[in-house]
Amino acid sequence: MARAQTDTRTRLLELTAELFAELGYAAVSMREIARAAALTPAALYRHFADKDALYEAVLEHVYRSRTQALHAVLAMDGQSNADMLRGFVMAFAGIVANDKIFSRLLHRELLDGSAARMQRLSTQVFQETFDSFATLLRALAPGRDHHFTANAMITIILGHYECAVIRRSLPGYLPIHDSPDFLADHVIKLVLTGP
Amino acid sequence: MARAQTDTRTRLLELTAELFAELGYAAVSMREIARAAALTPAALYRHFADKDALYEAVLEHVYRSRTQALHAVLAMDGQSNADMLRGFVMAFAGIVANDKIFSRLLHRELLDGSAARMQRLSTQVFQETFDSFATLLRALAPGRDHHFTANAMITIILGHYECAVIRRSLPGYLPIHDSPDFLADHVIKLVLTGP
DNA sequence: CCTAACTAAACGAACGTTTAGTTAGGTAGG
DNA sequence: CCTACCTAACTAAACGTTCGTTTAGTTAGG
Repeated sequence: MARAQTDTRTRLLELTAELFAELGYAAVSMREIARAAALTPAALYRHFADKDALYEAVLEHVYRSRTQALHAVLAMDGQSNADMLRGFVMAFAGIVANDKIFSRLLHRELLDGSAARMQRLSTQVFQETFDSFATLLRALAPGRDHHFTANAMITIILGHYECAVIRRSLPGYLPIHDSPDFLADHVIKLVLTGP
Repeated sequence: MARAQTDTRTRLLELTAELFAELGYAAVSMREIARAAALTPAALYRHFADKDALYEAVLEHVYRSRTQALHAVLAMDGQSNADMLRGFVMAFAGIVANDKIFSRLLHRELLDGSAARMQRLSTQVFQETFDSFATLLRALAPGRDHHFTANAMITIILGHYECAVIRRSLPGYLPIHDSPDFLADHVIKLVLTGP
């Protein structure tokens, strides 16, 4: 029965991640989570100490599972710096574009995360991404402020999809703008064109 | 006594904006709002039909009051396009950097706003800003996709302060990065350097 | 037969909201 | 000038609901 524990736990984490991402911590009740899992509210407390612990576990689970794709891209060797930058921007854009659970939880944490949770967000999600961008930019755009530029790339990608619903109603919008490929192309063009 | 009504109403709007911006809609109770206003919960219902109407009124109030500074910059004539762009980026960056109530409510709406509220966000907050950027970019950077580039400028500025707490813990950070002047300089440099 | 995983039921607290009554400032009639 | 009254702005108290959580008991696989 030890197997059922981890099964239920993982199932709860994924199912709860969706609820928290969609509605936010305060707007999701333990009863709602239990209903979604076809369980009794009390059963949740077999797997998590309280609502806070459940939320923390959800963040841990989502961060770990979602940044693996990025780390895989990072680990690729034997490419030119330009290719690595492009592959990396596309991977990050793809995750942000397609994984609403990840990106919404991330934006929620940026709004409401405690200092301790921001620290985890920083090290577990952004540290490696940021270092990669900065290192590549040092080689590819030597005249720029790497810290600022790497940040700008990340925030353009995050904001591009955060503001998607508004962007689509502004003049000049084309559906192609939503594609991670288009975004990657233009972000790189923006950052790499010399003075 | 008609005066007391609008006084209390405005006071409630500003005080409640702070609470909603800080904690989010679901995490703020009517009792908490009443306590902050030194009123009874029931008194709130003299001024607003229910919690939703209060939140809507807060958004309306904040959007109207905060975008006036931007519109003033937009109305300035007799400047070069480059000066206008710079003044405009700085004004937007200044608001986003200094007015946490505005920027946090904005990010919350981007996460949780209904279709109707997103429409208001689009027209009341972003439409004019976006048009100005796009128009200026058409003259200053003719080779670019204006829609994408204008959006990129807005999202860099929004994301720069949204991610500030993470940015400060990443290698290469300097306090100067937080200044709207620095941000404006680098955003313009990023966008205006030709191929 | 033990233990892990659950259910049924309930706890007190807090929630949004309503009802009934109170207060205070403006206004009209004498 | 005074008084009687009206209404807007409030308070005190309670409504029923939902919240997070706990307790006690049940079930089923090793």
